[in-house]
Amino acid sequence: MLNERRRSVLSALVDEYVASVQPVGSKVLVQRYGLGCSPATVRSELAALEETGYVFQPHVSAGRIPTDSGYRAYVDGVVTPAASGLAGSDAEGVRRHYASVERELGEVLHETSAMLSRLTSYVAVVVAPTFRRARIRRVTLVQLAPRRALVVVVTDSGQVADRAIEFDADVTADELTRVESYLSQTLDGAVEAVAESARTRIAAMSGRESVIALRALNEVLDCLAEADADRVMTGGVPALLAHPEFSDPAAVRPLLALLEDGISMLTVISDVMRTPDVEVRIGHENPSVELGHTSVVAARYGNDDLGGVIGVIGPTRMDYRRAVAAVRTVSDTLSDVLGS
Amino acid sequence: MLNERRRSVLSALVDEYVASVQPVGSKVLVQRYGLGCSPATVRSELAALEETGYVFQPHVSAGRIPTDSGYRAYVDGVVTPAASGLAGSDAEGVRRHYASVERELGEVLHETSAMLSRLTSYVAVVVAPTFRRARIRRVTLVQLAPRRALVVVVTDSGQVADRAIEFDADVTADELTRVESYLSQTLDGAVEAVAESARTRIAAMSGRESVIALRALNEVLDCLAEADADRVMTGGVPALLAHPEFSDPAAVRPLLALLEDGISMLTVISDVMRTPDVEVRIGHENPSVELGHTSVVAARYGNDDLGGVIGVIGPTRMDYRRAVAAVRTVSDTLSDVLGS
DNA sequence: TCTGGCACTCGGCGGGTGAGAGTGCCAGGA
DNA sequence: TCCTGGCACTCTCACCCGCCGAGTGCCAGA
Repeated sequence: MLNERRRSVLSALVDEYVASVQPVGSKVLVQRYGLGCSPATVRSELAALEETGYVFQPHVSAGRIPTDSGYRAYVDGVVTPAASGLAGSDAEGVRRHYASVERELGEVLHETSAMLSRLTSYVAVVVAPTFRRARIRRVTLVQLAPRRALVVVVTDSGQVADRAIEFDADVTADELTRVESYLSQTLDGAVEAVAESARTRIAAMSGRESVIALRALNEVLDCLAEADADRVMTGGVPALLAHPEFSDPAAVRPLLALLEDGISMLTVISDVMRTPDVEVRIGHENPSVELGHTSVVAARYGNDDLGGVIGVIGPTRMDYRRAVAAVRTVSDTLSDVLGS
Repeated sequence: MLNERRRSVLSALVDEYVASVQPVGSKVLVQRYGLGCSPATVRSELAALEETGYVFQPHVSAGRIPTDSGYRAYVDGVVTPAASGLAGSDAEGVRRHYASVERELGEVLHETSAMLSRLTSYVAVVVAPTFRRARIRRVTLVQLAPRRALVVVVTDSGQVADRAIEFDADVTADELTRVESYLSQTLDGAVEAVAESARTRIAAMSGRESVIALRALNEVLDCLAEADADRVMTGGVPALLAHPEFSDPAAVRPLLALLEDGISMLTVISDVMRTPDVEVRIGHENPSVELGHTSVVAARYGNDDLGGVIGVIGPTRMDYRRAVAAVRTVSDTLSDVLGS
């Protein structure tokens, strides 16, 4: 389908268009990319690429612009085969940056988002590890009022989730203390497996304290599940606005709305968890219409026990080479940092 | 300085300009605002207002646009004297909304931000209560690795802060447990007062556990102080982009950058804590240049023990009446919710 | 199969023009 | 003394038009 020359014409065209944001003509391709043939020849190749749907002309006397399929062919044919991380100084910068950051999970991820957006000039998205796989290490109940308490859950990965509980009747400090130590002992293990069985066990018991324990346990499970909305953090929106495709506010609004809504963002990006390598989704390949004119480059980080997804979102006219390299380097380095 | 008629001309002009986003001429003012005089008279009033610096003409044959001082006079003379909250249905909506929300602080504040931006179509900013005034209710130490632990602090207002600690040498579970119960008992009280004295007391002690305790205490104080960066949450950026003054990305970028940076945002908005009523800051009245073309309407909520600031940020061409009413109603209602 | 040449097609830009909106000023009237 | 209608003036904006240039497709020849 794509012979050697046609592929290099496409590659050159994408590179040029990404850099210039202008429809690309046959002349500049020959002049700047050493294709070893005349403009007329390139024109016939361009006509063929247009036939295949890889490029299009905004109007008849204009140069060509890559389509989503064109970018796809470019990524599959040019970027992915030469897969690599960031070059020396940038990679070094990433590693040094992590070395200088305090080791609290939330802070590390926040820094990660800032770094990714700085490296790429696109919006960075970081999905914190899900709580589902983590093991509960401690359950704390703190009484705030006669009928109110706060349940705080700490996992072995250092994640913390909390939730307020309202009881139907007053509870005593003693009761809470006993329930707390009971739950802490009982729930020491993987959340999904252990907690569910504990729930049925407690439900079978009777007495005031088992009611409190059941209530607290439900909230624990609930807040672990619902903490998902807060798992997404984004950064670098101002940088994104510098790109000409986002100079029209109408083009940016749906994207910003998506970014503000943690849950939607999560559904959009988190299926990357299933693929092992960096994933590139171009324009309409994205599941949501809001991302129809943007590309997402994402990868998972960490391991099965403690891992999430990082990625960048930018215009389809994206520097895929750099974006892929940055996401790969950052996710690898982050995995190392978390693993130790 | 401002006689009756001149004031009502200014008021009408601001109202009209806010609605139409067009320079306002003498004719429409007379036609739509029942000023009871002819356009020629209004023109002389407008000339006087221009003399005083309350309005200006973008060019000689155009209508007038309010200046920052003009908005200031409008707010002081028209909005503030008739101070009131939102009208019936909106106010009812706010109250009902809070009634249906789970009572965890973070969630309540998040909802507050969403509601404020929905009510006003401007960006909402919510500053969570500072930890400084709250009393520590519980300190938890969870061991994550031989030399690593997580310290979790819960205050009586239901706020939770956490921080990872790295020790110089391995610590045992027993040591951590003893330090934990020691700290929990010692630190039961107001943070600033008690914790500082505890620090000197512990520093004077000797032995392994006092070293651990001192380390943990330092982290507790530190993370209570540093949690400030996470105290700011924003919402409604997409809505803001709908306003014509933000159709130019260059105008939005600095604002978005400010919003992304929690600390800067905090310094910009948190001095509202000192004023009891709704505060309006118009254009250049704002301390930061990024907000030079925007207005901030903010108020504190809660009480001395548990309170913060909420506000909206929009163009100086703002519906001040509605913004002030919305901020007032929401902060009052939020105060009620938190007080109970 | 590639290349140079040629006619053709549009989009964008600069300049000119006319309509419209709004003003300031002035003289006359309550 | 203050208000009003009338009038001449100014300036922007939207529109139109024509030119320039970039880039194409096609074709004949190497």
